[in-house]
Amino acid sequence: MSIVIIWFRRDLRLNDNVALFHAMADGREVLPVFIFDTEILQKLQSRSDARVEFISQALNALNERLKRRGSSLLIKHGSPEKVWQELIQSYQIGTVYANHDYEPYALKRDEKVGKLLASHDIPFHTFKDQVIFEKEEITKENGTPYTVFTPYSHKWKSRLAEASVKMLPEHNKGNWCQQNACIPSLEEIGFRQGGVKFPASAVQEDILTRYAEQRDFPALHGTSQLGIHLRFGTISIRQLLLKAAQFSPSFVNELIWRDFYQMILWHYPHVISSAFKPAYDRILWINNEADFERWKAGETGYPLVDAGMRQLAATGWMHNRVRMVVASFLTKHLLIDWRWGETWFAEKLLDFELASNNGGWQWAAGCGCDAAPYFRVFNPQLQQEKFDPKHEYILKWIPEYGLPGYPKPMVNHEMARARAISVYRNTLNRPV
DNA sequence: TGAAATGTTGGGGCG
DNA sequence: ACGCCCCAACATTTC
Repeated sequence: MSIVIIWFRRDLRLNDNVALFHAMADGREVLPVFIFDTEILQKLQSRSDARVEFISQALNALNERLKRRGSSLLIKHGSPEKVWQELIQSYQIGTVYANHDYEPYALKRDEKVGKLLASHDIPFHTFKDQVIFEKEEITKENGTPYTVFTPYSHKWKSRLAEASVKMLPEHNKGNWCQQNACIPSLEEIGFRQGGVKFPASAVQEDILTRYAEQRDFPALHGTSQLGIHLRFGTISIRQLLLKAAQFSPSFVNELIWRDFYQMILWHYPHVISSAFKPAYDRILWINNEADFERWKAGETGYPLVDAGMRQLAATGWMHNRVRMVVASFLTKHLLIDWRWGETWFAEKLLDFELASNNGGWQWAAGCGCDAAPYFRVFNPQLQQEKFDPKHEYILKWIPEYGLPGYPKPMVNHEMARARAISVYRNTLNRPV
């Protein structure tokens, strides 16, 4: 008698999980599998990467719930193709169920695994789960993709009205494989505990209710902090959308941005290594390494920039308003290539999401789709006065703020602004 | 999901 | 009552 496998990847939950729902509906015994992908883990800079720790915790939580059903997660460590070769040898696999994963690496991985499974006549069924609408569901009338957010969001909302998004019920015919597998510790897969505190996965209605008024003030707890849970699927996007639709139209907009950037990355994968607008690849960045180090360390002398960079280093998270300010500062004031900043965020952010991070950086640098115009330069001092007028956020992250030890601004704002505008303008006006 | 420069308007002081 | 200046407040344009 064959079994079916639910392959967990970035959907680490039992509730409202589309692939899992279909696996449970299959009728055969369901074996839950997770693979620690060595091809991804090898590339991580630190052996105490908090994201690996988060996954480890999420797997343990998942396993506790499975134990109550007499089952447990089967966790493998290796390259996915090799692991699947082993699984095919060890089990009589009827079908494999998984949710769509849209990043370029994941697409290649799933293509290879799909071919391997097909060569053993094992169907590989995959489903939409981590977005509300996939790339082909929101297009212009002629079928081409949107590259501007506002019309995209209008179409998205009209589709939503037709679609009636619902959460899936738990499948009561479920038939888990009864087993008691061991979960490897962090150390067993080559990592250490870092002791990071992760935000809760609960959707807080009071946060959503006040989101529009409070979201821009970094001293407040005004944002959801759910990015990491969306990244690893410890919360369902449908569950979050239903709450957002009920309590906060502006938060719904943020979820639309998420689908938008996923769609952009799919249609225009060149954005991973170059500007969405090719002309911006000709900008002659200054790329001063010492300046970059000061930005990373939070020692630019601009308090809001420094507070944000220190918050990122200390917690793996930065308030969204401040992300825009530090990104504008790096690209415009220091004229450092946006990809340097993107890479630093990718290394440090717990909620790092390739599509959103890339989209956000290209937006700030002015080179992306529907980007800020190049002459839109944030004034870090004014941003501070508007969004942290009482220096609450700044003092939290810069204890020496106002004292002699705090550095003077590393560049003069008026000079840097004029310089950025002129470098951009000269680049864009120069014939190719 | 800007900021700065420039333009316009209107009230008040004053001769 | 009137013209003139100043300047804040707001609006528009420009980068």
